[in-house]
Amino acid sequence: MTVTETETTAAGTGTRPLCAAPPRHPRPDGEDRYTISEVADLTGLSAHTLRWYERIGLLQHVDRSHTGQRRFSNRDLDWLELVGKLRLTGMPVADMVRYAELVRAGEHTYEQRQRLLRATRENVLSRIAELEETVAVLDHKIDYYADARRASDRGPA
Amino acid sequence: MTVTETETTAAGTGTRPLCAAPPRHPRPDGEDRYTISEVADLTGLSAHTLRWYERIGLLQHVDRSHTGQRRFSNRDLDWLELVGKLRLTGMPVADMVRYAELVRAGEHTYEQRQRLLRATRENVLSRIAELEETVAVLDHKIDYYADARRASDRGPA
DNA sequence: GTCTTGCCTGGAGCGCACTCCAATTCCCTA
DNA sequence: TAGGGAATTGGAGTGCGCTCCAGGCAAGAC
Repeated sequence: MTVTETETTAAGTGTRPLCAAPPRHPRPDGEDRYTISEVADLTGLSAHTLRWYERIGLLQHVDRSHTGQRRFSNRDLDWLELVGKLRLTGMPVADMVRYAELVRAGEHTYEQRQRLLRATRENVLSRIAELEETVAVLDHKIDYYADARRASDRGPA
Repeated sequence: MTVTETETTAAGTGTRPLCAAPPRHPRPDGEDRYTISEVADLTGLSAHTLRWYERIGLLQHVDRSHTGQRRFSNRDLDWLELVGKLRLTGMPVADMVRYAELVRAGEHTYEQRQRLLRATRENVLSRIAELEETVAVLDHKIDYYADARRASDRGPA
């Protein structure tokens, strides 16, 4: 299901000069100062949630304009993308905050970060396994209903 | 962690005569009157949660002893197993209640039930796809940290 | 008999992840 | 320079899925 992905990202998402990788971000580095509502649109998170993320430390202190309004960077966008992925693994926000703290703490936390990611990876794999089991159960039931309906279409015995 | 699962369920979870499928339930039909705490142990749900499930209609009215205590049946156990599976797909309890209502409503809801299950199946598949994407991202990061650590083990350039 | 254990009920409380509010300030366009 | 939409803040509120509590009944062990 994720099979087509590499191709899709590599090729033809639109009309773009050959060999130019699609830009990772809507604006190039150096001009990357997004308002909160832009980021809300880009990430699907609400502005409220973005502020809240910053308050709880899930988002590094976001840069501000001279009047105090948030200006998000491409790095913030990358981070939010990762957060988004982790979020849909069901990782609690508190754990993500812990990871964010490690990132902020500097390079000497590489080992801890790696361990955390490895553990998460294992969790995700077992969730996938559970979900696959669930699909099997669903298929089983769907088939059951299909049979039952076929039988009753021909009229009860 | 759950990696060995398929094998484990297929073979040798214990010492059982060849060719005898492991019993689907701890007690044979006809003797299936489990107390709430037995069911709690079997399902991993708390007694509170079981009572709550019944109250909100996620569990059909459970049979009672002459003194009013709940006595769960093998069917209840089966249903709870399905509920458990659906729960870890992230399906909201309210949706499961709706399905339960269809089941209670009788055979003429087969089609609706099937539709509901099919929709759920699709959801689960896309969740699996998302999780696989996430694993890819995690792998990517884990590799990154591995490289970085190897580099710094040899001392910074 | 009384003690302990397990179960019953309705209703309150909790933790998580947002989500919204009110009052105020800022930015942009005309 | 006026007006309207977008941003700021701290703090309160919401919805979900439990989770716990108080007060009480029933049955087996001593």
